[in-house]
Amino acid sequence: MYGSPCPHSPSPFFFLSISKLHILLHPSLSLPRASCMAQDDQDMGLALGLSLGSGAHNQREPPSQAACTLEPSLTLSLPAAVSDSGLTTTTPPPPLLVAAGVKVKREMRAQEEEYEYEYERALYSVQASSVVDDDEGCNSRKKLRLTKDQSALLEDRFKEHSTLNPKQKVALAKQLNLRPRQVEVWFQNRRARTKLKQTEVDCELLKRCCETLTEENRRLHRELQQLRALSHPGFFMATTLPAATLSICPSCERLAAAGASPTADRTNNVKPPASHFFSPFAKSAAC
DNA sequence: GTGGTCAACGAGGCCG
DNA sequence: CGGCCTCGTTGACCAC
Repeated sequence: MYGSPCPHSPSPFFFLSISKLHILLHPSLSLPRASCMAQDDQDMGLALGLSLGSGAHNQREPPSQAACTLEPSLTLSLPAAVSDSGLTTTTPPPPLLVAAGVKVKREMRAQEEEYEYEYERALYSVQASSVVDDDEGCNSRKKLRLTKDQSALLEDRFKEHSTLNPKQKVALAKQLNLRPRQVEVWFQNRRARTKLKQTEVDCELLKRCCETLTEENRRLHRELQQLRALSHPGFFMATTLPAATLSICPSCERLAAAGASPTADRTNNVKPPASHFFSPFAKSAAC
């Protein structure tokens, strides 16, 4: 399995070792990461912990004291219409309105954009004010490592639903102090990992099935040769013919060579009935 | 230095 | 046509 491409998987990343798969299945096995984030779910504000950094901080290392003490003063208000459960606290539009669905959708999009804007603004203010950053600026792609708590909550939500609607996405992003886009990307990547894992399982199953069938095929061939030897002592032709050219006549249950001349019966000077020469693919119509 | 992991991105397809 | 998805890839980060 690990040395050849799988016939039903075009992915180049298909063949992973079991140990890697284990890590895939159990993200909690990853190294503990320092969490310096505010976890107050009741607070509508966005507390800016280390996880909000652009990647300049290595989150697998303990947070610096300066960064932690900076945190409490950096809060901002989120759109009040967004609750933790993902439901809006504003009065929903009348259901009979034709454009109600569109309106709600646009409101959600607006909330998401507003949240993104506030997030970016807060992030920028942190970077511009006091948090130590490198000289590469904000444009370079930085690697963000989610904290253990963030990953755990995301995993929990993924177990409930592998996809998120916009409300859930915004609410979860707020709860995790992440951008909705980050939550969206995490779910996309998580679905991809799930699919990859399932493909591996399926391929392993097929491999075992193939091995079982191969062994069964060998066993049946041996059994067939033994039966030939018992029922036709001295009849060597049948045992020397390739197995693919042999078939069992469904009516008399005797061996016949598909497409071959009636050599066997000629040895006894008995012309076999025409029905004994049949294709192995048309056994039902043979006799 | 190298390989693995994973957040993030872009392309392209599907759907309401 | 916008939004969301999958797929393939990139790049940062880490362990060895």
